Amino acid sequence: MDSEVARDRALDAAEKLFYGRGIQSVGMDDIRGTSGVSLKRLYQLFPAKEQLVEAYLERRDVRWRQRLTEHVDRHTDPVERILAVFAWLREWFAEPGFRGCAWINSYGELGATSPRVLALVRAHKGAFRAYLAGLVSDAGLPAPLGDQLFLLAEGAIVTAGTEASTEPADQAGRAAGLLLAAYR
Amino acid sequence: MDSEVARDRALDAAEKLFYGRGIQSVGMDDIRGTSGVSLKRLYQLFPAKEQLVEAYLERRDVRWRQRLTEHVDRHTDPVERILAVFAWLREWFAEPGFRGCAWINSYGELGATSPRVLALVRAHKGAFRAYLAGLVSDAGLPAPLGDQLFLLAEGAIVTAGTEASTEPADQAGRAAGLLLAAYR
DNA sequence: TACCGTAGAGAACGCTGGTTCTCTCGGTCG
DNA sequence: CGACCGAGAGAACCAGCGTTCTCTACGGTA
Repeated sequence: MDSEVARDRALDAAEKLFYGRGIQSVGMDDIRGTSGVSLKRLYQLFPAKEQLVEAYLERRDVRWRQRLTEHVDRHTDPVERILAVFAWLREWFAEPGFRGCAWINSYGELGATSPRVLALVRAHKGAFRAYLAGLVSDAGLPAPLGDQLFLLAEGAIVTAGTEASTEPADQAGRAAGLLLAAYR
Repeated sequence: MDSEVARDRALDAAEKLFYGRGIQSVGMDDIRGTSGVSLKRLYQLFPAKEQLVEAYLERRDVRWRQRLTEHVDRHTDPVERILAVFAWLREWFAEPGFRGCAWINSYGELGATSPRVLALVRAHKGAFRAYLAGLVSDAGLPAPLGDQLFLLAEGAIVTAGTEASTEPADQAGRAAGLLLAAYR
């Protein structure tokens, strides 16, 4: 098996298991079983579990923001682009296996003990917030709105996770619409 | 040592350690060391670690909502009472050792593996949401506003945790003010 | 064919941590 | 005073898991 393929399979398994069950309750042997990549190979690719965790979070960050961007890019009107964020959240929440935000969940587990994980959480949230700020700026709206939309989105993600519901996306979207109107 | 005192000390230690470092990275021996309650006594009071975790979350839920209520009750004007929630969040965020929401953090660690913990998370969030709904209703404002304020608060709590900042409380408070104005 | 590097399966190792057990001691009651 | 009860300290037990090692098989090469 090609090294690149092994790496992909390992990360696929890591994402499925870490996201679905939490990081600490998944053993390297579970990763091996799910990925089909031997322990020896796993440790060649990722010298320790923590590195696999970091690679999982990094790859998911890229993919997550890419999917969001692609959805938003279907719209051209600046205000519609902002609201499209919440529509995409709704789609995401409805996916089977949705279990909230991978980074917030990681923060709960490892934020206090792993500075690397904490940094990745902040990087992801910073990127998402910056993306929203860009959308707000493109619409010619004041910057504070970006932070407020960010909080709405975060609240929706967390709540959709714990409640296993898509409702929060709609509620946040309606609130976002009201805030947009207030600033216009 | 009185049994009640031992129980309190155990829960004090559990709250300090579980909240500060995460649940899985704290051992029963750490609880013993911090509380001064012997392992034998700990296991008499809580037959397993999971029960200590549940007791920790339950006691914290009562205290947390009590503190919130007390702060809100300093105000009589219904609209001010709503905004007082966000002022209290700000105070809470500023406390030393603040590390986000105990229940969301627990959800990240144990939500997928412990149905009891998941139920406690939902119970806490449900109670908070219901409290907000009551404030909104007392102000004669429509129900959807309650859910929107809830999402803002959740987003602020999570973000204040990961960013170690009190800013999100202010941002959420301003957003809440705009939503209130929109509904009035 | 003999050699060699590599890979996988899975055992082994060492540590951690949840839970239980042992031993000792001090206090209480008959 | 002596038997007993409960409590604490800490060892012990046992399972899980991160990490490494061993053994075997195989494919390529001269």
